[in-house]
Amino acid sequence: MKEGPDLSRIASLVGDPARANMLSALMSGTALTASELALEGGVGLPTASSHLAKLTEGGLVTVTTQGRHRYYALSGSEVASMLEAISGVAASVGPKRVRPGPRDNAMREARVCYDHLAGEKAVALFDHLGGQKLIRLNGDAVTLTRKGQDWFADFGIDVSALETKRRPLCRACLDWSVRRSHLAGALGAAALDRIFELKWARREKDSRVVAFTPRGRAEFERLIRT
Amino acid sequence: MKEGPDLSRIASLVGDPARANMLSALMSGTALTASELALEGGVGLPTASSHLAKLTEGGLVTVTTQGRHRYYALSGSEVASMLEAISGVAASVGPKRVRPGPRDNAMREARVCYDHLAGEKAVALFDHLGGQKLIRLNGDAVTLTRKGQDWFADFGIDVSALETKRRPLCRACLDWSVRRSHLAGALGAAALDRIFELKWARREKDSRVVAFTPRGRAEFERLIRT
DNA sequence: TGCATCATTCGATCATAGTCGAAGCATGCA
DNA sequence: TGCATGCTTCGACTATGATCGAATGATGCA
Repeated sequence: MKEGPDLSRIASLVGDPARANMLSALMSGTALTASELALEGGVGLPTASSHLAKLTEGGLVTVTTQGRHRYYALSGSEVASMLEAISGVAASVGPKRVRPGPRDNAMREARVCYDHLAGEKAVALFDHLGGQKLIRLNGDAVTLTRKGQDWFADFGIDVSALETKRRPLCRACLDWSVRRSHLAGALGAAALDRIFELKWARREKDSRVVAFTPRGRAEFERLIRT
Repeated sequence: MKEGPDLSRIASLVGDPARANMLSALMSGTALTASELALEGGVGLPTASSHLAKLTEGGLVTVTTQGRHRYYALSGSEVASMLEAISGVAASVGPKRVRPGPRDNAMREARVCYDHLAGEKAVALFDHLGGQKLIRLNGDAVTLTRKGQDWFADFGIDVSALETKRRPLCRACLDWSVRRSHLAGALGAAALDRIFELKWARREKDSRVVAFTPRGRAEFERLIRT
C-alpha cells in the first residue's frame, strides 16, 4: 500500500460540502471572488477564505489578485473532468433525487463543463461525430479524421490553428447526466465558443445552464443530422 | 447553488486515507475480504468494517457473502474511472508543489522513463502507432507490423539489428502522468536515442525532462501525423 | 456439538477540522 | 488623509467521525 498518488488528499478537499459547492460553481469556467464563493458554499466569509486557502494549497484552484478582489478559478481542465467523473458516480449511485426541477432539466439538456459543452446536446453531437466517422475512438483517445476537419471547417472552426497549441485537440469527457462521452479538449472549447458566436445559445446568469434559442436549437439539430 | 448531484457525499467517502487505500487495492479488479482490506487500509478490523459499511452504503463497493468470508469489490467501471481521474489530479498537482511550475509541465510533456520516452509526446506517438496499424496490441503484448518496420526504417532505426538482442523489441509501459500506454522495450529506447541524435530534443540537466526544440517539436508533430 | 475463524456491532475515547466573531491588512476612492 | 470595501488571520468553540477493545453473530469443520 501507500503507493501511487495520494487519492485521499484530493478527495478530501472535494469532500466538504462547502468546498464542493464552491467547486461546482467554478465548473462554469468563470473566475469568482471569495465573497461570491462564500455565498455559493453557504458559509461565512472567514470560513470560505479558509476553504479557498486549502483548495489553492491543494492545487485545485488558482487565484489571481486584481485590485482588492481575488479571483478564484479551477486550476485546469483536468480538475474539471475529475469533478465531472465524481458527479457521474454521485448521480448514478446517488440517493433517489426528488423530482428534478426545471433547472435540472435545463442542466441535463445543455450546460457548460469548464470550457466546453455538456449534457444531452453535447452527447448527441459526440454521437454524430463518431457515427459519421468524423472522429475516431481509440480506447480513450479521440482523433479527428480528415473528413472531420472539413466538417469543423464548415462549422467555422479553424482546426489547424488549434493544433498548434499544447493542449490536446480532442478529448472524451464523461457526461454525468447522460453517462456517455462528449467532446472536450481544445476542439470542444472551440465548438462551444462558436455556438455562442452564432448566437444559437447564451449563458444563463449565475448558472452553468446553456440556454438554446428556438432558432439555435433548430440549427443545432440540422448540424448533427447532416 | 445546490445544483447537480452531491459531489461531497462521494468525495468524502474517498477522502479518508484508510478508505482511499482500500479502494486503491480494489482497483486491481479482484474482490478482497474485509481482513485483507483492513490490512490494505492500515487499520484494525472493526474500523475497516465500519469503513466498508460506509462504502457499501454509499454505493462505491458491492459485497458478496461466501461462507464466512465477505468479498468486497468496486461496484463498477464508472467508480474505477472516477478513481483514475482523482489519481490523475493527485499525480499532477504534486504532493508538495503548490502550483505546477514550468518544470512540471515539461515533465508532463516529455520525460525519460528509464531509457525510453514518457509523457504526453510518448503517448501521442503510441496512439499514432496503434491508429496507423504500425503496431498491433494483443493484450499486454505489442508486436511490430511489417508496415511498422518500414515506418521505423524511414525514421532511421534499423529494426532487424534490434531484434537480434535478447531484450524484447516492443513493450507497453503505463504512463503515470497521462495514464495511458507508451512504447517501451528496445524499440522505445531506440526511438528516444534517435530523437536525441536528430537533435529534436535534449536532456535537461539533473532532471528527467526531455526538452524539445521548437524545430524538434514541429518535426515530431509531423512524424505522428503522417 | 463444540471450537475456531471471519466479520460486525457497541461503547468510549480522542483528534481533526469546520464554523464564526472580532480584529487586522491591503486596496481603491474621494 | 480618512473611510469604505474585500479579504485574511486569529482565537475559541463545537461536532463530526476515525479509532480500537470487548462483546456478539455467523459460518465451517471435526
